[in-house]
Amino acid sequence: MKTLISQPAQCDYKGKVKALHDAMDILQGKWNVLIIATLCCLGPKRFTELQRHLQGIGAKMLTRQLQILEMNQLVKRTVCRTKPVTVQYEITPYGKSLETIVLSIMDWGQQHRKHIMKTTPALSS
Amino acid sequence: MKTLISQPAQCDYKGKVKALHDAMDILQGKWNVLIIATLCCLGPKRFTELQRHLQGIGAKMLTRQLQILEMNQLVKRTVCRTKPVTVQYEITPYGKSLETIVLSIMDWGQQHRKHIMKTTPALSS
DNA sequence: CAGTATCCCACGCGATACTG
DNA sequence: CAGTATCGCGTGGGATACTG
Repeated sequence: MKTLISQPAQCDYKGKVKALHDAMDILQGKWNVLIIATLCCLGPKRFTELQRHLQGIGAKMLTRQLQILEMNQLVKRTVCRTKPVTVQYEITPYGKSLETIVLSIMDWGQQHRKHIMKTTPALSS
Repeated sequence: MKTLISQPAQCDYKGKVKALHDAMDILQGKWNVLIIATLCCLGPKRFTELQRHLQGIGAKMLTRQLQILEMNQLVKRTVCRTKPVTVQYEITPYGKSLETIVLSIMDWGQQHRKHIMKTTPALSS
């Protein structure tokens, strides 16, 4: 049962580079993916809650990244007019389309760590 | 037909963060993913060929990133003792395990560009 | 609580020149 | 051809202080 249509290489390379760049713009950076993963796994969170979960991030960075994600319609920002104001961040349904990718990156990361530790324990990178 | 087992959130968040970090270490940076994608799509390439395909990368960066990928056993480096020496780079079978992810990132990138252009053409990020 | 404003440094990355 | 060495800039991102 080999799949039939499969020239080994030569996919539409040229046109895909831009797409890759578009996606990586969002995935790049020290925090973006982690924020997405956190919101996916832990559900809606408020600003400070998020900051606590993302050990080490400062308010500036968190704000900036959340704005980017919001502009890209991956997360929704909801302001609750309570006593000193509260803000909820949550993955949008559209943002969920990234969950698959984020999860497979995670899985691959685990695999990879095992793989490296078997073959080159020195790295343990 | 709703799937049954699905508490909305709460996957094993804690332990996955490190895995995500491991993976992103390799995916981060301006060129790494592009190099992988290129080698996947275009097959084995020599140093200068690669450099030509990756419009804009300098020798230093290309070298550095290839070393990282080689250390992680994602690409194989083969020196051909020809006249002025020639080097082949190619994805390892293990490296292929990243191809799936890279391809889905590309796909998502295309999707996303369309999505953004429909809803917020101003961005065209 | 949920940010914004400033300051500042490390380092990612590019440009250029050189080598086996 | 396939790199290495050196220099130098821009900016991603941290720390601290302040605000509605």
